[in-house]
Amino acid sequence: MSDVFAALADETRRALLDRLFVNNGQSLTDLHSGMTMSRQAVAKHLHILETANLVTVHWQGREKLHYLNPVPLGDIVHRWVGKFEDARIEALTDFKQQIESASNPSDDSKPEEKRRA
Amino acid sequence: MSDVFAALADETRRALLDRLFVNNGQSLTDLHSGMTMSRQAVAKHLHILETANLVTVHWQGREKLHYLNPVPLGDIVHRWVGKFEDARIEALTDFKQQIESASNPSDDSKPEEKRRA
DNA sequence: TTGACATGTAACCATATAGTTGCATATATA
DNA sequence: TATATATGCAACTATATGGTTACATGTCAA
Repeated sequence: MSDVFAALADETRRALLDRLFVNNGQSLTDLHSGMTMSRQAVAKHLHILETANLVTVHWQGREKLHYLNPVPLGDIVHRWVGKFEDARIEALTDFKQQIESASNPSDDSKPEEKRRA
Repeated sequence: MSDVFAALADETRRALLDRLFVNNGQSLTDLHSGMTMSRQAVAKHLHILETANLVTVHWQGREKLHYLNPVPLGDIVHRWVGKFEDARIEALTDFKQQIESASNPSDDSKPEEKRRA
């Protein structure tokens, strides 16, 4: 679970997933083509995606083909986004009033900056 | 966007969000209570959550209250999970057949391990 | 069999990250 | 006004991370 967020935290890895969205089942060499970094660097990123279970691999002779695995993202949605959706509903009801009535209602700017002004 | 994934990649920050789910609008001292790390470390984590826009702050006197902001997670869902959902649908149709017909259909184990056995 | 191709492994380096401690500043209250 | 409380800022450290290069291994094809 935590591996999934860490895996998605890197721009290169998100780019690799994007390439697999466009063309699923590519080899390391395929995915490396057009990238500026070394092949080994790309391989490391793919291993991280593999460990996070976001990518499934399948050997075909000397080629290792990479496929997207949508399952971990679904898990995240259920574990995290659902909670945030609940929070959003809460936000639309009493949350704002809670804040606004907490102190000066017109004070919506960042107080750190305000206090130094 | 990338900040959001990076922010969620850390266990401590997810724990902080969890605490805000349970009890929204807590101060740094509140959130620090019961944690083993220093108050300053917690403050750094909260700043990261703030930068990623996952947490909104509101000063009340000398206390800085922290509130969840569900918006960035919603953005992620729309940008990423939707794509993964599409991939999932694709997976249920031709994806498996694609893999299974790619080489030996009975070879479903991880080939790295298989080759070393 | 030999050579080219695809990937893996290992050692190394620079920087980012997560934590620490010490001190400064702002606010509430006795 | 003193003093305690709540937070911020800065310097420092250890480790994680993302990248490199060099070389080894496994597979295909002439």
